[in-house]
Amino acid sequence: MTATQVGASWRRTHNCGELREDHDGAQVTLNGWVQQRRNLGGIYFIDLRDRYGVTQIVLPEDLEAEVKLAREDCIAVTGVVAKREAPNDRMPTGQIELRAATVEKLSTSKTPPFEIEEKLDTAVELRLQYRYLDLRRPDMQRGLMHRSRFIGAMRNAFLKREFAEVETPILTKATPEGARDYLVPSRVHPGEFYALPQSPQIFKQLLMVAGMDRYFQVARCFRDEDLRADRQPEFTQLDMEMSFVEEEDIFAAWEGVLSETFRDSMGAEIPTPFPRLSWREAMERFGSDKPDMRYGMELIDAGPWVPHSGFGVFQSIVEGGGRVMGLCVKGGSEGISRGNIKKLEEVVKTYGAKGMAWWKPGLEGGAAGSIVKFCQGDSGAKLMEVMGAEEGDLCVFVADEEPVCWKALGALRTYVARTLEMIPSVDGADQGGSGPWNFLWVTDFPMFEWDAEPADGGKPRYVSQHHPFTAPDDWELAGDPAKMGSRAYDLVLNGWELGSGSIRIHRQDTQAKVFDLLGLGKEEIEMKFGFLLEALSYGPPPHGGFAIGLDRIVALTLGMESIRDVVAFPKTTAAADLMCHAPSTVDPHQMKDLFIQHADLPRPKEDGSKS
RNA sequence: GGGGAUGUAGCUCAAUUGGUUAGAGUGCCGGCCUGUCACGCCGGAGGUUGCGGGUUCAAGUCCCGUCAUCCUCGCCA
Repeated sequence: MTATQVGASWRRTHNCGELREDHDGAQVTLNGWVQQRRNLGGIYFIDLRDRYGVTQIVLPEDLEAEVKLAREDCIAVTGVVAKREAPNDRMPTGQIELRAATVEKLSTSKTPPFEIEEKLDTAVELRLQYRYLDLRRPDMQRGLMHRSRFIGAMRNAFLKREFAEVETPILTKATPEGARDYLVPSRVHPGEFYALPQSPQIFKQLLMVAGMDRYFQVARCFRDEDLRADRQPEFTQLDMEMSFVEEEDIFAAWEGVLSETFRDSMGAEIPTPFPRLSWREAMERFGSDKPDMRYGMELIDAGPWVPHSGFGVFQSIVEGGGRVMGLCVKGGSEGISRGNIKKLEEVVKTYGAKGMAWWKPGLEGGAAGSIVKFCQGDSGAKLMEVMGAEEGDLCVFVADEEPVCWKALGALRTYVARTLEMIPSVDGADQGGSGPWNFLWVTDFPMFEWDAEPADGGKPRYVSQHHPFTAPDDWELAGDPAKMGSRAYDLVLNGWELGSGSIRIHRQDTQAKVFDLLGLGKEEIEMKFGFLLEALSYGPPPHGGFAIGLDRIVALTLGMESIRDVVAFPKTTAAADLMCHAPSTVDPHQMKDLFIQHADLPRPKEDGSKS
């Protein structure tokens, strides 16, 4: 009998994770992969693995000699369940074993390039090349299972709240601004291109105009930008939009959905409502629009000290409109050596600061630091007061334009917290799911940013901080664009930006004014957004929405640092798929069909690289 | 586009100041072993030191270039 026969007896009666003592004596068949073999001579053990667990199989040596089992062979085993002579309490199925009467090979396996085991120590490159083997590992399967449960729970939570799941096009229209688009040439329309959506933004707004009222979608989004541990060129959002709402309605909806999702998918309780912080306050206190509030060490305005310091460099920066800000690292005098201070300096320089001053306060002559001579006597006492510092602390300072101070010190705060292990460890879905889960709404983002060097080489201009469909605080857009507030908000979890959204512009006149402020010409507006403006002239409802990065929240809830481990088939930092070798060249006739040809290509790869 | 790290056996790593035949663990193959579960014991095979060039009597080691992977700045509305 072969495995391919219809009605063959190889089909499993149980999975590899479910047999227990009360199955003792039962005749069963298991299917799975050979995880491990132990040949004791005369008696032969194998651990049989599937997605549900591992069960020990015992077989007489002569039976093994017939089938010749190798690691990762896919087999069917039939026999009788028996209590073990020597139980293994570390395995859920450890009280029993399956005494094999017959073993059938369903397929054989070559020796795998790495061992299929939970503990992992293999180069990412190899794991990605053999992703189907990597995904056989139990921890990877648990990650994908958690992802499936999490998204399922979230979907249910939205459905329960009257949200309708609607799919939007993948082949769509290029939008200006924002990230680079992935383009798809059209065969039917020579010389024209579709773009893959960076998000379903405009479609979901049009669904509101259509009166769908409450929409959501598990939406794949595409952005042709450089990658990071938390960024893939294609990623998944839980995208939603609601009509007749303001900010608090959106927040409440998400707080409900998220607390339900955490409870249903991982048994975790998260307190609601989430705290809120204005963008300005987040920047001022944490130097980041996605602050990790699981620890303190907030930024401190050292401005009040500067007039007392007699330190010309700081004074002239303040007079020039800049700021002097700092951090006080409690106990940092001991914890951070001179060499480490050099590291801190490198960190702030990475973020555009010209330098970093530091000071270890010491009342009895023990003070040290690059600015110690300006911290004598009253000046030092004043500085300790401003910084809230005591002997044994380390104070660091950045003096620069406000955004530089924020950014550099915000990054430094994270770096120091990591170095000094101030960040609490997270119990993910695997470890009871107790977190801590530190959610935060960041609100009141600026409406516009000044772009001095547009990537397209165009003239300096304002760009939308969020996107051009975000409602301003003032529908009339009166006053200085640089100071205008918007109705955009972000959701932050443990220092990661999880998602963003806004109340949208539902007034055609306001939308037209925003396009105008962004420097778009009449023709350009008509060509790119004519259909949106047209739609806004047919009674659009006030509406707003939000989208959350599912890859990120799934990774975070597993306590992982990289979203690659919760994406089944991820791409490398060079946006390549090492398994199927995408991207790749195509046949010339395919290009001819699409009316495209190569411009000058960079020199082709000459090394022995596999792709 | 910029900065940093890494690249040695199938896998994870070692190899002193540039110096003899590039080692170990694991996996793989063969043999022995009837209660193992990281089974144990004995034996064996396995190397373009990412790729290309250079310096040198001599390069895994030094220099230049290049490729790949990871981290990161810019970028990511």
